[in-house]
Amino acid sequence: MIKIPKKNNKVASITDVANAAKTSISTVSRYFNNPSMVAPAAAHRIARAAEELSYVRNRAAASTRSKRSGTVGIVIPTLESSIFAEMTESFSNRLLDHDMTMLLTPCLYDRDIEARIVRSFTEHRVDSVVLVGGDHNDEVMELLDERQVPALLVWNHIAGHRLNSIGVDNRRIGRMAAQHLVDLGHRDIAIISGLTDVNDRAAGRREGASEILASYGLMPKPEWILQTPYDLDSTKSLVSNLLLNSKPRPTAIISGNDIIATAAIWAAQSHGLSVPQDISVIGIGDFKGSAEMVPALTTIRIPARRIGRMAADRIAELIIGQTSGGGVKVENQEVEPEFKFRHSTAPF
Amino acid sequence: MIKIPKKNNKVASITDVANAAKTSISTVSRYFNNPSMVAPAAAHRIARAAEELSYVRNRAAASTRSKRSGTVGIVIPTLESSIFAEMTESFSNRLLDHDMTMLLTPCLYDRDIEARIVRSFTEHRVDSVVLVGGDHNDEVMELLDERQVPALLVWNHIAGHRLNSIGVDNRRIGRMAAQHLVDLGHRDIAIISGLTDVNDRAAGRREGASEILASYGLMPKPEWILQTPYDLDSTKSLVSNLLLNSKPRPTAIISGNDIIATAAIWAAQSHGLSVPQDISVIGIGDFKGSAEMVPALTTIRIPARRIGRMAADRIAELIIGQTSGGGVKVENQEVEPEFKFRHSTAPF
DNA sequence: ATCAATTATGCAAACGTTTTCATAAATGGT
DNA sequence: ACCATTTATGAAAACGTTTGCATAATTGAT
Repeated sequence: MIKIPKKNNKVASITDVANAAKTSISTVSRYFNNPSMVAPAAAHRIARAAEELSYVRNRAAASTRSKRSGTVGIVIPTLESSIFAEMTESFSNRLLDHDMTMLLTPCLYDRDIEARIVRSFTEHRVDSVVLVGGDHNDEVMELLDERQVPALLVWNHIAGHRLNSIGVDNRRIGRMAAQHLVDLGHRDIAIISGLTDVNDRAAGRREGASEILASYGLMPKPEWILQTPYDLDSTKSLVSNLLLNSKPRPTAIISGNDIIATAAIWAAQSHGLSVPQDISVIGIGDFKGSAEMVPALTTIRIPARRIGRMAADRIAELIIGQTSGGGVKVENQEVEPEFKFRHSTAPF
Repeated sequence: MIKIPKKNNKVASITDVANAAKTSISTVSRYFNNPSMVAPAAAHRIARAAEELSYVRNRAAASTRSKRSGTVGIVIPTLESSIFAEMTESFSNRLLDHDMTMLLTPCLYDRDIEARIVRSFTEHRVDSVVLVGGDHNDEVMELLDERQVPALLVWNHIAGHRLNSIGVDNRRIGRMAAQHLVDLGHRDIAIISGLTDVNDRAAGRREGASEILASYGLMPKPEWILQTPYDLDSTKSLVSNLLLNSKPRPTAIISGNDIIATAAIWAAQSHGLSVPQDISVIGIGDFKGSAEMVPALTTIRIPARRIGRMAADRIAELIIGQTSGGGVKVENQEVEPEFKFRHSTAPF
């Protein structure tokens, strides 16, 4: 029918290509890794042979000798809430430009699962590991350390961490959100954060918000400082309860992220309250849809795509830096959040 | 016998472990891959040595001989719209149970990028490839074929495809959505689908909907059959236009997925229309948040998590089936969509 | 205690690359 | 036409595993 099957239903190896191109495997290897090193004539023969045999190089095998697998492992808390999806996507795209492939696994906000995943990544000899936030199992840190896997922390800016980090200052974001509401004249403000014990971002934001509120003597009573998983479902009912059971209702809510803010708005709406007339809600993140929803969400934008791109570029640096022997210095880069005043907050 | 203490600043290899455990590398290898084959005493020594040297096995190297990398590549259209996030997440989790790792790359609905990614996957010698939908470059198909990579198509059920598929029948879903609106008494119905030329799911759904509408003599005029990327932003303005410029407005909209439906609802709301009093909107997918939004979205649920789990299990089968020589037969599994009647649709 | 069967081990040959080193071929300056 | 470079090539030694095969050690049945 179609093609001449090579030898015995086995796929072509570099040796087959070398033979077909009447050259040595070294040259073929160089052709793929460093084309400029091979003479045009040979290059042409190799290209033809590779095409002919539909040769696909084996990066896994290559990595045994070269120590570079061309893969980067990233573990994120979850894919679901779309929080990290944007970042991950732009990270992956940018990685493609560096000819690397992403191993991605969600850890569901569980540090032990995260550790297991990182271990698995090291078994696959990823060239680098990307983690979200700054809180990780000791095991993870040891592993990365022992094996000298260049690692990068994203999402949080963590001054002074021994690992590179690229991200925002969550306390600062919390302060910005609180300040906005205070400036609008609100005095009865509730804080609904993410789960602060498994999520240092959530913790930072809450602290920042509390700090500002406290400084104005507006610290919410304990019942108004709530935590919830980043989940529309449970947040919506949490906020419903808050709204129903508060004697005087809060006039504003600081939400740990846009998911929580969205759920809060829907909770309010489903009780006949309108936002922002009856209650103001501010989010954090500026996720997909936050600008389009009705009312459009006031929020502090975290430039997720930019973080993703920066991370990919930094990874590339770390990796070449490492192999070229020169230690790459640790850099903690803060990226600027951006305040987006839209329609879910209004003066009290 | 010279004792080689683990060469300096290099990570321990299987040989180091074997030496430390006073046994051979074969036994160490077996200990990790097939523990039952090694005697308790040896196993214990190996465990200790491995621990001592903080040995991490090298799966990349292993794959050169064993032909199994323990990785599965999946390419999805996008991570952003959360459409596939749920599926991917449950897929990844389930894969973990099978001791495999996921290589994930979004292709942004671009078939050429998809092809490039699949090629990269084959270079990394993934054990299997998962693709979304049934429309793919010839190059992709050839590659998978030549290299005999077991592949799986998800999201669509594609009867008679030569590759395994697990998913829903999109025409049927389209029919269900249309039927619902017709049953409610609507006669002026618009269809807003995804981009049918790059997305066979979108095409199938639209066809199904048209089919039903046509059978009732309710085929929308061309201006009411629209396409849009799965994007809140552009969909919202598309629907705004539709709503503003239609002499008599449609009383109902069939949306290609929940993103479009959500955008449609927001568009309506931002023009002071209320859903479902003024206009009914039905979605497809039942994504995160669809049940919580106000009004809760009537939609046809696609069981994404289940598809993800099934896919992972099927992959595991395909892989063991392949190595054990016995060909695994192609199976196309349809998963049942589920109609969710909520509050975004009402009788006309 | 013996032999047969089982179970556990080790040796050495793959696996498909990269890379070091030596050498052959081309180039350039005189 | 010559030597000195530079450039391109090939041989062979890694890389860290798995696995087929042979053998040693243990067990079980007499």
